[in-house]
Amino acid sequence: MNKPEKITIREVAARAGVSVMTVSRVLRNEPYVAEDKCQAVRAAIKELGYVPLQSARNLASSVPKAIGLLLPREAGDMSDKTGYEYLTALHLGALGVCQERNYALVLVKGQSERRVAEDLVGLVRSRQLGGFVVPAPATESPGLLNALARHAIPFSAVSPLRTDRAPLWVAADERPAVRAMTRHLIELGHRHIAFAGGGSARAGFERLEGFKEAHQLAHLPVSDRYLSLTGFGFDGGLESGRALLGLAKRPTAVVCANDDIAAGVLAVAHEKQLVLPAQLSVVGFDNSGLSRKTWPALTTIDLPVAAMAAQAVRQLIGTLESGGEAVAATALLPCLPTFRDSVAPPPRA
Amino acid sequence: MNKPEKITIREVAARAGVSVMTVSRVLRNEPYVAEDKCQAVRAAIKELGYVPLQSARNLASSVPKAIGLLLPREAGDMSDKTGYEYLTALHLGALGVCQERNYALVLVKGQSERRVAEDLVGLVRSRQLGGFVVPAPATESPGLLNALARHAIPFSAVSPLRTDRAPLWVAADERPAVRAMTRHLIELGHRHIAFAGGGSARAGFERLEGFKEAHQLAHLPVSDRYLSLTGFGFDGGLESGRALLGLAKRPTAVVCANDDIAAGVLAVAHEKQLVLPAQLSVVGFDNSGLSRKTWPALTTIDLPVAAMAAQAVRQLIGTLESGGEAVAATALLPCLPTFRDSVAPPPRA
DNA sequence: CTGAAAGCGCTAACAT
DNA sequence: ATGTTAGCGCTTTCAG
Repeated sequence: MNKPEKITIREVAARAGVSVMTVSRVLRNEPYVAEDKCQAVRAAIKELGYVPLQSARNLASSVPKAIGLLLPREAGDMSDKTGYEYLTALHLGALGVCQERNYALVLVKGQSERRVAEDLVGLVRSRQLGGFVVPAPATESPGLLNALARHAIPFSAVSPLRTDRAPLWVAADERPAVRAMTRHLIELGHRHIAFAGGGSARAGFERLEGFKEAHQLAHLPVSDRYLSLTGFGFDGGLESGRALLGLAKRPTAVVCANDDIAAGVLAVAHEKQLVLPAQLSVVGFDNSGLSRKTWPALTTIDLPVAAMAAQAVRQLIGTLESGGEAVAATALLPCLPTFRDSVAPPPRA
Repeated sequence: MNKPEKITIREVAARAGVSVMTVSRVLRNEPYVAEDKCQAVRAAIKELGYVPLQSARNLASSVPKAIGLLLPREAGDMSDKTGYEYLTALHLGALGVCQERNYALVLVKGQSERRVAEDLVGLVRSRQLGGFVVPAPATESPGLLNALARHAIPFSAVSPLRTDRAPLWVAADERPAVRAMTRHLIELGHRHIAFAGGGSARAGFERLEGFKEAHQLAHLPVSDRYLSLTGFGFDGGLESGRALLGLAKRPTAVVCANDDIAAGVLAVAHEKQLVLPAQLSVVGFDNSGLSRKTWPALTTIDLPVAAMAAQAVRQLIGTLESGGEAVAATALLPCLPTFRDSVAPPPRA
């Protein structure tokens, strides 16, 4: 039942009646191998249950067969699990492509601020990583980016604030999505729409711009009082909620920079005993798990995190396998709206 | 600024004026090396920025320096991101220990049901993995467990339903935590307490038992009508909520098998315009991110997922480094209560 | 305590 | 189209 004997390429060669080189060629799908020998080798591989040893291949050819996923340094320090869903989506998206292409996905967490760069370089060497997926907010660390560039380590930035600092990047096209969602509110009759959320990351900036653009296109003013640019978490939402819903002329709808903020606004609305969504419409962003578990369930916009990570890996592998020239295109992925129960026409005046 | 030359153990040896063997010994902290030579070698390593190549070490010694984390096959297929937080906690917990001990953490996702086992065996060989962290619910797959055992692949089961099928395991001590929480409700004056949630996984079973035990200890009956054993997600909570809150004699408190279910119950309570928590207390389990973003914020019990994963990795590494005998103890980790705003004394009769 | 020789399993570079 | 010869960078013998 068990095959404890280590079976190497030599055993396969013997079994198939060819030289190890021929086996090696079949393994790597090299063109010039006779059809029959090829068959024989494949058969032998199957019968013996042979699996080539990656370490040996790496050692001999030094072609990377693993890519790293860089986790934010703070990951795991957050007591409220902020960003945990985002990370899993990243992991899963990257993993799918890696497994498909036979690469290993190695998780790497940035350590002490200063050492990150050298740690990474060491890892790349020691584990022979082909490159890194670098998700925001690490994309905003010039030190990191420079170190990677200086050591010629390929990386793809996921959702960077500026797209000119990385040769390879993937981002989501958030602005038009928020613009469309805001227009939707306007078409429903809303005239006093507020925006809640942060503005530092790419996410915050693009989303706010979309909100403003929709107003401009509809020739509607956007009042500063309806802009509450607080933090990016639930607490920020609480804060924005209290500020916005405490206004004399309360907005009839709030566009939030993400679902957590939206949940905070919702909580304040509940505190104030507002009837939802009749007295207040709220929209989020991310299409997080949370968005369907709030009450009312949030109308939101899907952020294709897994798809971004997958694309980043594809870029990396493409670059590696084409021998350095960045073939794979950078990409801007669309964000689709998800309509649930937190939006309604404004109350009649 | 750059050091493009590949520096190997030979360069280090030359620089330090010793043989490569001595360098190798220093690298592995072997005892018999003269203090001065040791110093010289370390200095040379530092100056040259030398990092040993893991592939070469693996090839020469076949001592695993990577461990695999097995992801559920369904991961990523879930549109509502169920379990995403759980996965990140797992990843982060495992990663922490791995990095500390200089192991790589390799993510592995089970593919097509049948092939999982052989895929894993192949991976272990090709990537020289030292073992697997196998989180529930994969822990309940006899095929998988047998395959691992048959091929003598070490693994540690995280939160298995039965602890007798894996030599190494880690679980959380959920029962006493729920028991204490339920007793807390009883002490607050609640006499009509319901339980909502699933019963198949370890989680469901243990949590329900804790609930029952608290009633027994307080000499209180537990009515079948107050037991709503639906699914494990938000929808299950919705279902349980409707069943429970639709009862003629409505419960004054609901203990939920997890936070998602609790959120569902909360949603139904909102639909029914109940004043929370005055008219209904709700407690969850998991201390998920969601639990502080619902309204009211959930009183819940923390599930130490990251700690479990970390412990599982420690067990694995311990076993590996001790040469096969499972030194590391299996572990039952405590679950701590987190009090928030969803619990109050029952309304006066 | 230290070093020389041999080889881990594979592939690149040459043959043929 | 196939085989031969050398290593890849390290560690394991085994001698000093």
